[in-house]
Amino acid sequence: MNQRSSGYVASAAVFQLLAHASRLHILDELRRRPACVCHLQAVLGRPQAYVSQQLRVLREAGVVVDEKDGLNVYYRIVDGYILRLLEETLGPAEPVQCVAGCPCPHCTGSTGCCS
Amino acid sequence: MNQRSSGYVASAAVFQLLAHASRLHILDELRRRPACVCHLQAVLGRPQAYVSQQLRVLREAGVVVDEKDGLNVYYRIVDGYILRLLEETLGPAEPVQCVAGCPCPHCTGSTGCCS
DNA sequence: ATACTATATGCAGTAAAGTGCATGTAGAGT
DNA sequence: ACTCTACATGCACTTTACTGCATATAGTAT
Repeated sequence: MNQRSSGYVASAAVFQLLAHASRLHILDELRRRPACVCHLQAVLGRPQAYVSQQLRVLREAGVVVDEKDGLNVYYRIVDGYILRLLEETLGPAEPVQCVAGCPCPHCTGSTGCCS
Repeated sequence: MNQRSSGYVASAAVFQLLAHASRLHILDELRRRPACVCHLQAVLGRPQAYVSQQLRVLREAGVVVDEKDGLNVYYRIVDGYILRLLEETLGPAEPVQCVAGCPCPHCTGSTGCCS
């Protein structure tokens, strides 16, 4: 075991987080702007519990943090290194857009993300 | 399924390849210079069959290619995108070095990698 | 041909991750 | 206090990946 071995294990753990289509989708959405769970649920078209579980994985890895705002919990990316990997892999983030059928404050227009 | 969904699956597959300490170690070694299996075996300190299996995964994914030279089979990275991810993650490649106990032509000095 | 070296492959057991569902919690409104 | 909404958690099940070992192949040399 040379001095770089632990680095391989750590790096592999980071890649493991990204080696998952749903988590990639979540992170791609979060880099556009912080989003609540119900928004991600609408974007992914997956059950809420499923989305929460993937968010937990990302949260426990320190990649995202959650912030409560009333009933909603907003998640955002706090790891700049992850952002660079996303940019390298998926290209630049797409502009913010509303999601049809999403009940969250951002998408129902009260805070106005739709032009 | 939006038009980006297939991209998430494909990207996740790439990250899956890198989400493995031994494969990262192999790729980190290969970016210094192409290497034969026995060299990687010496570097990793793992059984030959194990190294070959990880190489197969990388080969079938199109990340590395193999070239026969006599009895030896040399592998090298052919995916520039992977190289960029490695650079982003592990930093710049370290200089070429000989491995004690490695029987390959490069390390036994006949082709001279050791100064 | 035989034997040796370098590498590849197949298979089985084990460990880990992914998935779905039921249920728990906590804040907001009435 | 009750209820509703948004979200979290725990658990069982399934699937996938990792690992080790035995064995196969292919080139080289004698």
